[in-house]
Order: sequence, then structure tokens, then C-alpha cells
Amino acid sequence: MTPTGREELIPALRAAGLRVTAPRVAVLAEMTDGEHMTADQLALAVRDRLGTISTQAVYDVLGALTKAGLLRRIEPAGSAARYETRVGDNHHHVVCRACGAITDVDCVVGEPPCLSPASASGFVIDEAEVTFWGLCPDCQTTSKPTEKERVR
Amino acid sequence: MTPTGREELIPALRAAGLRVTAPRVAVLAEMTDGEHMTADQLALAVRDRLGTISTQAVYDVLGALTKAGLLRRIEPAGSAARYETRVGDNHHHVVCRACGAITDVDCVVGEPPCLSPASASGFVIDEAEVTFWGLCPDCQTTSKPTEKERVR
DNA sequence: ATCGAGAATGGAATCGTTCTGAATTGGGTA
DNA sequence: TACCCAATTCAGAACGATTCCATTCTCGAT
Repeated sequence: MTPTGREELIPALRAAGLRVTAPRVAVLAEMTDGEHMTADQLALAVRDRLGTISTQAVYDVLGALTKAGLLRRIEPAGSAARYETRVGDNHHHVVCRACGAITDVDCVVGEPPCLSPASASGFVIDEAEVTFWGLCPDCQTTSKPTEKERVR
Repeated sequence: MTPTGREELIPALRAAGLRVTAPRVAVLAEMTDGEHMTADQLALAVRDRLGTISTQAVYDVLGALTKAGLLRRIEPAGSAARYETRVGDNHHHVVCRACGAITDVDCVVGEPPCLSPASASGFVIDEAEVTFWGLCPDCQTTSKPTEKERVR
């Protein structure tokens, strides 16, 4: 949850050189409460609260906002792409193998890229993405194996 | 490239409690030279060299081998799932943003999970997956922006 | 108020993967 | 060695997420 108030959304869009439109404001507003949402969840949320939006518009908006640097896209294996408003800092994620819940984790090291591989095989590296896998507090206590148990 | 000779494939399958079938041996053989292949590439390679195999059989085999621990599945954002024979050790990957090439990177730290997040929010973590993003040697020299430039 | 570029819409298409059910086959057993 | 069953393969359909397309709409500069 970034401390971005509704009123700051419009200036934020303008500052990023983007035109201010209803879908964009709506998506951005939904994003500020409810992190790590998928395009689909976002579409439902926007429709529920603020009227109508086409699925494709959601993708367009997410694409534009991501390209503009207002949103960050993450794609944990086995899940649809998710988006978050925390950009610019170097944080990572913990993903629950059972329920798919995602939580932010502050960077263990410091400045990005937070790690340099011992040997990069000649690659020029600009980002180190770290994903921790495990069980969230809720799913730890669930004794019976979760129905839709993730394979990995 | 794991030092697994063709002759060791069959015992390896048996040891894993799997029945030895032509598709399994063929897939496993292809995997030993040609790392980080997708299901599709694998299907083509097997058909080219060893005859016929259905796409679904490739998925079945990959699933079985992965579950048995003979293969590891990796899913870099924006790419189809890829498989590798290096299992058990704790290594990571560098992915080229331009061409999608993947190279192994030895773990920076040591034993898995190689990193412990400062605060895991109550998660019990069993794996830390690290993916470095950048440009491979070939794509660094390519002055003109790659056609199918990856978005992220 | 006008106008053009950028954005939204709706529909179809694509890609990778999974599901289903029938046919085949490995390999333990009689 | 022949037999049999469960494991495996096959074929085709279904699926979810995402992208592509052409048309219509609208923001915001003039």
C-alpha cells in the first residue's frame, strides 16, 4: 500500500506523460488498496465499484502504467501476471505454494541489482529478481493437503 | 550439461520408480544436450531425431520426470516453461531480455535456501529463486533495437 | 468549439498448457 | 513364454491469459 491518495492519482498520471482517463484513474485507484492483483481481479474490482470497463482496456491501462513506471508487473510461476504500485525500490516477494498469496519482502542486500552473480557469462545484468517460495501462515496450519496443490 | 550418458538414462528412470518407455528415454536424451528447452522445442527435437511423439506425451513425460526429480521446471516471466537436468544443486539463471537466452548461474551464497528474507511475514520458506535479467553477449552488440523487444 | 492523436471497445485469434477418454504397452506374474 | 493390469501414450477438445485488429470514442491542445 503506497500512501497515494485518490487526489494524487491524476497528477501522477500527468507527471508520467499520460492522458487522464476514467479507466486509468479507476485502475490506479483500485491498485492502491489491494496489492498484487491480476488483470482479471482488477477488471472485476473496477466494474464493481466504478461502473464498466472492458477487459482489454484493463490490459491496455496496465500496459501503459507499467511502461510509464507507475506499476510493476510480476509473474510468479503458475500464476497470472500481477501488478503492484511499489516501484523504484528494490523489494522482492514470498509466494505461498498452497494458496498463491504474495507478500512483499524487503531486499536482503541493499541497492539494486541487489546481487551480482559470481559469473554472469558475459551478460550485462540490470535486475535481480528474487522469489521466495513457501507456505503462508494460514496454509501452514491447514493440516489436510490443499485441494489444488501447486506442483512446484 | 550433466554428465549423464545415454546408457545411464534407463537406470535413472528405473531408480526413480518410473517405467522405461521410448518417449521418456528420448526426451531425457534430448534434454542432456540442449538445456533450458521448452516443451515445444523438445517435441520437435525428439521427432527430428528419434521418430514420432505426441505433444501431450511430451507434457506427460516432462510432468512425470519433474515430479520424480529428474528434471526441474523453470518459468521465466514472458516465456514458456523450460526444463533443465541440473537438479538438486542450488543454482539460478540469467535471462536475456532481448533474445530470451537462459544461462545457469552458480548460487552466490551457498546452501539452499540461499537467502533468508529479513522478514518473511510468517511464511515458512523452502526455496529462494533468483533470476537475473539483462542482455546476453550477442544482444549487447546488436545496435539496432531487437524487433520483438521484451516489455519488462 | 474544433480537431487529431491517443485511448477504449468488442470480437476474434493465438499461445501454452491441461483435461478427458480411449487405445497401447511395459514388466511383473502364472 | 504367454497373460494381464496398471501405467503410459495418444488424439482431440477445452481452457485461461494475453494479444491483435479495426472501429468508435474522447482528452486536451489550439
